[in-house]
Amino acid sequence: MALMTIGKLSGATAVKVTTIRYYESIGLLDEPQRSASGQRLYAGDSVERLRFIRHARDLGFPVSAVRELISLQVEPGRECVLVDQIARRQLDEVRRRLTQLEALEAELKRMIRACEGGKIGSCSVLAALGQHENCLHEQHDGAEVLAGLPSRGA
Amino acid sequence: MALMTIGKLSGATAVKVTTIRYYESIGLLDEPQRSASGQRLYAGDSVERLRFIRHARDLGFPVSAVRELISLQVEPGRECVLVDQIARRQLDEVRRRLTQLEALEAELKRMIRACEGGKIGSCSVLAALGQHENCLHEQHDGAEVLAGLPSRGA
DNA sequence: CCTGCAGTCTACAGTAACTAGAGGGGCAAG
DNA sequence: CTTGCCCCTCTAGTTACTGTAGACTGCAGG
Repeated sequence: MALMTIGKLSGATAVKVTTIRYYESIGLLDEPQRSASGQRLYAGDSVERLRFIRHARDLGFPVSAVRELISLQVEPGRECVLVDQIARRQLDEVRRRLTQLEALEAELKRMIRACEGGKIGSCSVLAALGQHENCLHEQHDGAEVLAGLPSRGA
Repeated sequence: MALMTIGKLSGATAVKVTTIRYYESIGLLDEPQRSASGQRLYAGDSVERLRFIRHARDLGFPVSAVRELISLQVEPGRECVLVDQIARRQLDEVRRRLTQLEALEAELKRMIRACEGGKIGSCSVLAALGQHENCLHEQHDGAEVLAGLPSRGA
């Protein structure tokens, strides 16, 4: 099993075919060989490479960070500290988001507790939404915390 | 202070001018009056309305949900239960994300602990990224959990 | 009255990280 | 040889905005 088509690679890595092509287009994956008819043919190590990318993405590293990590892999001899820094930056982000999500959870719970049947006129969920400038508004930046909620993938 | 320009409204709500226009364009905000020269002029209650939208967004409600909530406000007499449902849906989302973020936090911490100086060759962060199909990959859907990390606003 | 500058207007393009679809060609089995 | 799945490129759509260009308005100082 020397070479595989994009579909096999997709199956082996659980990364969608279109996503693989996308990664290639943005330079995260090298351009593979092509068959005579133009189909992409991947060597076995592409599986590892793609899994690396996918796992880093799953961990929330933005593509730019993944790119950095790849370049660190490619040109070794640099300090592990750089990798560490990227990971720490990511951890900080994750923690920031955790904190905000916890606040949101608390507020949503409070809202729901307050809303126990009854008509809109007295619905405190809507009232709660109207008020509360104090709660999360110092940094009116919280929107992106949850932007993109609708889950699209499988 | 009967009518205010878009800049005043922006100042009063901490929502950017461009975002206000955007909300109008997608129908979240009604079209306001215009001055003779075409500038938007908002009445005082726009402040509350916009704050409502902003706060709902800060709580992570997608725009579609905010739209629902607004329509519930506009045509009262409906059951508070509907509002409650929207809030619960949102709470479920928040909890799902919390769980995933906690897993990510744990893994990042583990990675960083393992990486204590040393050269790339032996850097276990990179190694950790390459392996670990087991950890978060059942649902290869984790990517969006953290998509959009780079904070843009301020 | 003129000048300058901040504020406003529209419209379009760009962002992140993909996903989906159109419209076509390729390849192995029956 | 046809069926059916796989592959190709290219374009456009998604979410919730943000940024830019190029023009106009409104107000204060001199």
